[in-house]
Amino acid sequence: MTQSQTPPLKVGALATQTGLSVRTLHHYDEIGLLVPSQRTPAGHRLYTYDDVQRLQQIQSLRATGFPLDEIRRLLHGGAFSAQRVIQLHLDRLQAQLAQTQRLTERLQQLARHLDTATQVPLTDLCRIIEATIMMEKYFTPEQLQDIQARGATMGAEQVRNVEQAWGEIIPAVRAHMAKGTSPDDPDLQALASRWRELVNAFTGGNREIAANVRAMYQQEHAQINAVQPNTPDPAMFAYMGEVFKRIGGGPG
Amino acid sequence: MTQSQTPPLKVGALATQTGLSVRTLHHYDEIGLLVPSQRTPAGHRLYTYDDVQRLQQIQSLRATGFPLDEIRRLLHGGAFSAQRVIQLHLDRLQAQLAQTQRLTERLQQLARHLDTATQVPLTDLCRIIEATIMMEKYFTPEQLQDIQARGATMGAEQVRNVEQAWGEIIPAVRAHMAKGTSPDDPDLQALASRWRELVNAFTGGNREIAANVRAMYQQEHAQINAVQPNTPDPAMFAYMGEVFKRIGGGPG
DNA sequence: CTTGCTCCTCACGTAACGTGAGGGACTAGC
DNA sequence: GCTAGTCCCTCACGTTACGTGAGGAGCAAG
Repeated sequence: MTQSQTPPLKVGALATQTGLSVRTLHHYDEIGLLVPSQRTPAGHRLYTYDDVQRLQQIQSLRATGFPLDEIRRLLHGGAFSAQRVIQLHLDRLQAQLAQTQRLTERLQQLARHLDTATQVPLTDLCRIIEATIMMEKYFTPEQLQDIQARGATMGAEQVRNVEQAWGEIIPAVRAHMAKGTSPDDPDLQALASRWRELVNAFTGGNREIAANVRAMYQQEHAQINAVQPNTPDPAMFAYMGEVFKRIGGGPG
Repeated sequence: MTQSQTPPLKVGALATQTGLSVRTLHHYDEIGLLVPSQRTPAGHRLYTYDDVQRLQQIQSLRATGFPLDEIRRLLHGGAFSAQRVIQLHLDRLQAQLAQTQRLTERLQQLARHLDTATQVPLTDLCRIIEATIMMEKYFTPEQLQDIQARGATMGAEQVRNVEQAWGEIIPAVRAHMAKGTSPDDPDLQALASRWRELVNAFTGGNREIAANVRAMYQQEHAQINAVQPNTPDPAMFAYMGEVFKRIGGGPG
């Protein structure tokens, strides 16, 4: 009776009505998702009213990203435990969402570094990406945003000043280490003060961030040193630790 | 000289070192992304130091989701305009992010409706999905959140009360329409008052939401009526519009 | 010389179709 | 009755980034 009211549709008609492509309907037929219940003697597909209804259900489920074979099982298996299937799919989507967000943040970080520079060689781009990934391992997303915000307010020239200051302090400390200077030495303690100021400029006084920075530099020293030579190594951290004990307040 | 320092690696060694699979390295070779610059007489792949470096760049770019053939072009073409490529990729990622977020929200909406119900037939699930998609067309994400929040605070029984109230009002209005009752009729105006209260319960007094609800019901009446019969049609909206003019304040 | 590990080259499978290739079916106009 | 145009059919390959064997050779140790 339902079928006599609306005559069966051919693929083209159903395609234009639903906005799908003919190929898509063929595909659904091939995989057994929507097999038209009739054919003309010449083999043309005929979709009855029930078929169209089934297709609408398929489109609904597909609109939430369900894979086709899962849709087929859903439509086949009746009303089993939909909750579990939905929860599984939701988990998949959440994972994909997190992944895409990670990629987006990495790429935005990259784009920020490109804003000013005119023509950056590819190797530098890769270094920035590696640095970004390494940071993800040692800082929480909130901490990364925190660091990012401070870097943005500082401006490019101030960043250069900081880098230059490190470029003076590290060799000076290394020289003291080589000489075996005592942690009580005033010159060394003055260097420690400047060190602490620079750390604070980066961490904004956040102790956790400072601790994570130290952890990163100590564990990934080889990696960091490969791209940015003249950085503190674990031995220097230990040495400076003694100096900070003398002047109080810790390294950050 | 670089190659004499570190002897070339075979696939297995490079795979374990980089965490990739042997098959992946084979694949990179097949598509010309990373062709080892040497082979043993027996045909075994030998990756030189330069090859390893290239692979590290590949891994960096892949960590931001670049497709392999784009990476190949990047590594091949030197330092062209990386900005444009990065921007394009960023656009792709943003689009994908938006898509996944849409799907997630649809599915969460679905999951909310399943929390209480024990065993929902599939057709009902599809109806909820279709309703969700229709709502996306008429309300902004903020408005949807607004509506969702009100629905959550109301609770299930209150929702049932509202539905029952509509179930009384609509037929009553329809009866008046059939009789040709004047918009000045007090009974009709009392119905209009209850109508407005129910609308406010849904919209929270938000005029924009109320207007969008009317637009949705008028334009999608056929769809809505197919799943939820006994809903206001455009004629009833016009009729009630006259009544609301008499009592003042509009329908929402 | 065999065992066991690594390496090689095919080559098919994945998800959801797009895009022809080559050939019937059906309608309208001549 | 013939033909042009539009619809339909069935292969069948291409897409992405590999996974997973199948079948066979290289190579060090016992």
